[in-house]
Amino acid sequence: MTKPTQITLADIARKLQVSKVTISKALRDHPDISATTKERVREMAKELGYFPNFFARNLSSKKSGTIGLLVPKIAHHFFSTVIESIYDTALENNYEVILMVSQEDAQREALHLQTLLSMRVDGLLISVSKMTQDLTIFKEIEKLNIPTVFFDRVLNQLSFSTVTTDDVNGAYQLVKHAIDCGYRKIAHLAGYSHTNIGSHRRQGYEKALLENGITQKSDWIIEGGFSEIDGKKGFQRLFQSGNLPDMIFTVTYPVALGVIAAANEVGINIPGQLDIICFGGSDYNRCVSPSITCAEQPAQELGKKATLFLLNKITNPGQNTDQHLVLPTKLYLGDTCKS
Amino acid sequence: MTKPTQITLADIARKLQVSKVTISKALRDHPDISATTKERVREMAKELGYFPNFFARNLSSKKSGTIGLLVPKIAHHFFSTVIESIYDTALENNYEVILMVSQEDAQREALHLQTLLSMRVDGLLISVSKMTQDLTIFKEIEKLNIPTVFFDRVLNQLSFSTVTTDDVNGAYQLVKHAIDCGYRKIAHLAGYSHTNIGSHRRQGYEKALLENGITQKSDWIIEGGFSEIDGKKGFQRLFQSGNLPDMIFTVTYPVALGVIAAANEVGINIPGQLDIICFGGSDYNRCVSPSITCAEQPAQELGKKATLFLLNKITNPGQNTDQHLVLPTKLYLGDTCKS
DNA sequence: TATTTTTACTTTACCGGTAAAGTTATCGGT
DNA sequence: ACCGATAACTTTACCGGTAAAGTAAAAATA
Repeated sequence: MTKPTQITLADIARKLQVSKVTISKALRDHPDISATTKERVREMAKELGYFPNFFARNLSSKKSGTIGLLVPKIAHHFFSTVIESIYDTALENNYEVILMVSQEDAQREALHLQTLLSMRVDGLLISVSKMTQDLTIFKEIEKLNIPTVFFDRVLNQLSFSTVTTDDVNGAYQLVKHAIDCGYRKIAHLAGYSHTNIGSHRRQGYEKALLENGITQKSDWIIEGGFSEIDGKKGFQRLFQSGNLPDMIFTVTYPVALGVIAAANEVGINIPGQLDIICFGGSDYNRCVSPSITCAEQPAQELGKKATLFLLNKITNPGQNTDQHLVLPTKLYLGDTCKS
Repeated sequence: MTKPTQITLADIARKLQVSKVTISKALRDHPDISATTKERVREMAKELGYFPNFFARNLSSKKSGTIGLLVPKIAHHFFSTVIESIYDTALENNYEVILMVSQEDAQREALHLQTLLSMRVDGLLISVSKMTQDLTIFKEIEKLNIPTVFFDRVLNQLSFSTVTTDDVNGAYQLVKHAIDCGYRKIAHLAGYSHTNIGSHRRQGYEKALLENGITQKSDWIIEGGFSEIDGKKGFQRLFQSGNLPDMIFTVTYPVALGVIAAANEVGINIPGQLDIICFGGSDYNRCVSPSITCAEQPAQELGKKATLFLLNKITNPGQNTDQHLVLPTKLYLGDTCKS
């Protein structure tokens, strides 16, 4: 019914018979204004229920105090943790976050980036979708010279700062651990090789085998996706080949769960008859059984570092050289892969 | 180095020797402008890399095309799913979402609501923090008459529209299922009783016992929190009492995981020696073993319904009567609680 | 042909703030 | 007693758009 017309500076000014600039200054604690006036203004503002118009303030001050965050997914353990960490870090530094989700859709990604640019965000934190091929919008961002940091899923073709997980080493250490435990017949359910995480994790796997004099068997490297279903399919292929390994290293946690489910179906017990390790965990991994030995991703750290990195870029626009931060994973020892 | 001064309508206007209003209208496909001019404007806009200033547009048009979303957590299976669903639904209806996280902190909640109000969002979607006691800000919102829908965690003391899960019935059906499977000695690890979900889930539990002539044992109702640690503590209390039930109904999924972990520690097998059911699942529940039989929350549906509900309120400000939508849970049958 | 309507703009005003440049009255110093 | 400095405002201009009102020429109507 009653449309909620908001209180403005002018309303307070009228009530107190002073200019609206006086109100503006008083509320921002500007030295021009006397203590008594400030007090009166604050009281009246509270009484009328005034709060500043974010848009107007930003428009006129030409700063947004806002960073744009673009991710491929939200309902995903890793990303939701990173997002939360970014929000916390931004808040600590008095920045607002505007979050957009591409849902792994390149078009939606470009659209959202446009919107973020139109909001004149002070900087961008981006994790690109799996489908991104067209780099037009990213080149535009590069040209506009807006402080930008890519995290986790990055674009190597362009010169931007990045914060990523050390996938190669994480995978290497994990597989090395399996080898140290005595395993030799180690298969790898790899992700898509055209993605960073897919190829890097595989590199780590290959490096560990190579360094320990274990010959790769091409049948034991199976490419696929990153979800549970891919784990099921991968296991089935291995199972049907009649030549099962005694250890499987999966590219993600969901893939590992898929393997376990598929193995259970055909009566193979994990970790009894077939053992497993994976890259990345979940908030529940520590509580379930078997809890999987894995390379835990530094999700919180990654969100925090990426944000601080960006804020630093925003406040010191001088050095616009690209920097690349690579964070180590942490080996989590669970019920699987015990020596 | 070079600060990226953005292209404005005036820049395009100057280039084409027309007024900036013409540009504004042309870009919005206003009938005032001729087809040829529109074409020229569009070309020049593209050439210069123009995109509108969101703030300026909203300030002058007095609409934001934005809804504010406030949640207590992001890194949480249920919330991240709801959030994603809200983003999707909003996008389908051409709305932007501004997300804020209270991190279960009442002060931060109030602060963020202020910010959202200052952004002149067209409506609010709110799930309150566990700690919220002070209702001042919510009363203010009520007074401002801003379209608002509470979801999942609501405030009953105030008159707002709500979208919630049918906790009572979900719990009832789940416990009823356990009774049908032959269980009589059913304990309940309840949440905080001052929260909606805590008290409702308990009500469902009590109703199921009552209707089936099972006497409640106060020792078997243990209040606590909603996380894994609370499950551990709860199990330990039951275990130490020396009077274990044969079925435990936990208020959340993490609590159930806590119980399983604690039970494993003292050598009690689940579901072999002690069985378990819980309210709410996780994205991984279907893949782990034992997968827990539970009342699954309609997270996606809830996000979607809440958003549509709000958008409807925004576009039809007429009927401001409060409505309450209660969504049913879905019984998931896993490895536990088998007849 | 004179008058009205339509087309395709332009001008003006305003959204709600902030920055910068006045404007007084008061005050301390010499 | 005069002068520049300072305190405490006010005025003006502008941020980048949009809405509403105005205008001149071309087209339609009488």
